[in-house]
Amino acid sequence: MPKGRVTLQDVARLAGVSQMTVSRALLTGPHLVAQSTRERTLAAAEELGYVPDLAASALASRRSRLVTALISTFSVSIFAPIIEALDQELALAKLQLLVGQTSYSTESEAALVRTILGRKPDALVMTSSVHSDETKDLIEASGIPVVEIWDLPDKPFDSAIGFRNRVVGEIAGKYLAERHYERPAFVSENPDHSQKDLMSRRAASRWDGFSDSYRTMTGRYPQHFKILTGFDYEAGSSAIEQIINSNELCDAIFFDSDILAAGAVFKCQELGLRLPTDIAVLGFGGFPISKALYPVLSTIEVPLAEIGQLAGIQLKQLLSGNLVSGKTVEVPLTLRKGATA
Amino acid sequence: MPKGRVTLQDVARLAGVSQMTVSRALLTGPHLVAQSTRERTLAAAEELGYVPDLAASALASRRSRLVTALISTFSVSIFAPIIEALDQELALAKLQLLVGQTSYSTESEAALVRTILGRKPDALVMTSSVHSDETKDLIEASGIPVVEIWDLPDKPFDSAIGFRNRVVGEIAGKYLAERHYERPAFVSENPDHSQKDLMSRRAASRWDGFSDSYRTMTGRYPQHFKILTGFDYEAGSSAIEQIINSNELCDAIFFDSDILAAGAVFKCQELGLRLPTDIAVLGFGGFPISKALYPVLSTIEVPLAEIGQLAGIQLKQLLSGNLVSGKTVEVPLTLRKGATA
DNA sequence: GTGAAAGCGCTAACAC
DNA sequence: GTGTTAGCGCTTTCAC
Repeated sequence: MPKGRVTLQDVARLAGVSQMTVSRALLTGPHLVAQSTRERTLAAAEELGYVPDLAASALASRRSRLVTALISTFSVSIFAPIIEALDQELALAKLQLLVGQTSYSTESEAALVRTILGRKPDALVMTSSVHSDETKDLIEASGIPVVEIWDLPDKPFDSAIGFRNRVVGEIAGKYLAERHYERPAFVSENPDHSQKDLMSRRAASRWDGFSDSYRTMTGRYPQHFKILTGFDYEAGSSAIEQIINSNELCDAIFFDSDILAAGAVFKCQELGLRLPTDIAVLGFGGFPISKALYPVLSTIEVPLAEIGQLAGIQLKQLLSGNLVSGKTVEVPLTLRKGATA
Repeated sequence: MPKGRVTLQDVARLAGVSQMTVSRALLTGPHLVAQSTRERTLAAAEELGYVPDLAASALASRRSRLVTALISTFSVSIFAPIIEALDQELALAKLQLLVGQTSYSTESEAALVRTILGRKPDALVMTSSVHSDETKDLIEASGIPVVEIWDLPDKPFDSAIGFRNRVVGEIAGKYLAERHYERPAFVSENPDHSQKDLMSRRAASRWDGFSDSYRTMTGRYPQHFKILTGFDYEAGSSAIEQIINSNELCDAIFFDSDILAAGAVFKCQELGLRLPTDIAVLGFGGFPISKALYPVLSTIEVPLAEIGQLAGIQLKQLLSGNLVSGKTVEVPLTLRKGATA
């Protein structure tokens, strides 16, 4: 029995074969080894409790079998279902997902990314809109395949999977026009103070789609355009307060996040406003709360798990060399009518 | 300019020093190198865009600077704030968090854990109640320090940070007794079908605390004890339906998750039940929705971020050898009165 | 304060 | 099918 960690060497000795045979039988290519040898090897590994050292494997093979997802924070509701689906998909190919949180990190984003690139991930998954130039340069220099998820960027690094911000607005504007709301407002989340420009570009695209489609159908412009600084329930509540206090006429609000919309619904209940007659609320995302809420939230549903799964599938193709690069996939958005708009 | 990846070797050549000096200046110990040498080295690294290979570092030093968190799924609301705080704390010590999802994995849990241990993490963070014996053996054999979070296990691997299930129930029972509810019920979440025994042990402890404290104060037993199979809003809603349909008298329900409680509140609104007069609802967790909801949810607040932070701090101590082992920390639970009970 | 040599545990490339 | 050799890019150890 070997002392500290059990290595290939130890297994090889016990099985009476060479290190290389053990490596093949257990790790790189079981089919390259004769049945009987494989069995003996497996038995030896089992007996010793052998756990392969993936760091050594990564170093020797230049393949880490690690895929990194760069997210702003674990607490943003969109990530859980996407990451979950992505991880499941990657697990099928024995790829391990490493999640890196950029926003609330004490290091600068670039430093974090540098650390993460130091693990030599085989690929990167990230959202488009939240990265500094230094970060982008680092990523580009690394040459690692990138898949961007959520809203589709104007110029993707490489592959991208998600929806167009303009379409988000269009669906909302069209729906509110069809339902004959006369003075609809658009209220947008803003998850990141430090990235005002990029966030407002995202919000601007959504607003463009919203106002264009509403105007096309009604001949009139929507009424409001507010950017919030938060993205939690509280921000949605305070939007309702602001709109009520402003005395501006407004009969419907499109929030570009179900969390904001839910906060708004709670505040309406508190104020005794009836939905949708006093005010209508339309959300975005199709998060679990949109279905659970009473009244059920009208929302634009994003296929979250599908985004994660497609990202995983695309990654695997990129890594196996079956796909060269640069594929952009647009997933469908569907309006799901509830009782709030 | 070197061709592919830039290595220590390349930086050393450019700076006119040995590999070893670069390693010290950049990675292991800047203070061991003369000021001027360090500056030259840093400049050379910068110029070449050097990114250290952490896999090689891990192999040579036997320290991966990787901490693995084993969670059941990203979608369980308790994890986001805990993981977020943990990651922040670890980042301070240049430790990278690797999150592994056990539940919905296509591999068996043990296989996943084996893969993860193959990355040779310096430490493990996990919840106590969801692991197979094979998993436990693997972890024990690895000799890696473990910190268990959330509810405190009867016999911890090593360190543990969280609260006692019995206390959860006691606080709830005491509160409902104080508020003079006469027929309180306890409804428990059950996140994991495959672990019925362990989950029911958790639920049983909570129930024991609940019924004991209620009985001590009132001389009567609580009325119901239901285990749900889910842990989402829908499960909370259906609990309300079941209780109403059963025609049993019940004037208050303690749900051991705010998500269940919120689902219950929504269902009450739908049915036109007034809270807390027709029925009172008490939650557990202190999740964001408990504050946002109208009416505001009465709940037992768990210091989530504190758990994550303490776990991080304890890990760092374990890794630096300042702490030998086996410390259990109990965090405070506080009842936060809202308008539902 | 700095460097040379050896090796961490694995795999690529080639032999047989 | 299996074994041999030569590294992967770092850090350890020990010498200077």
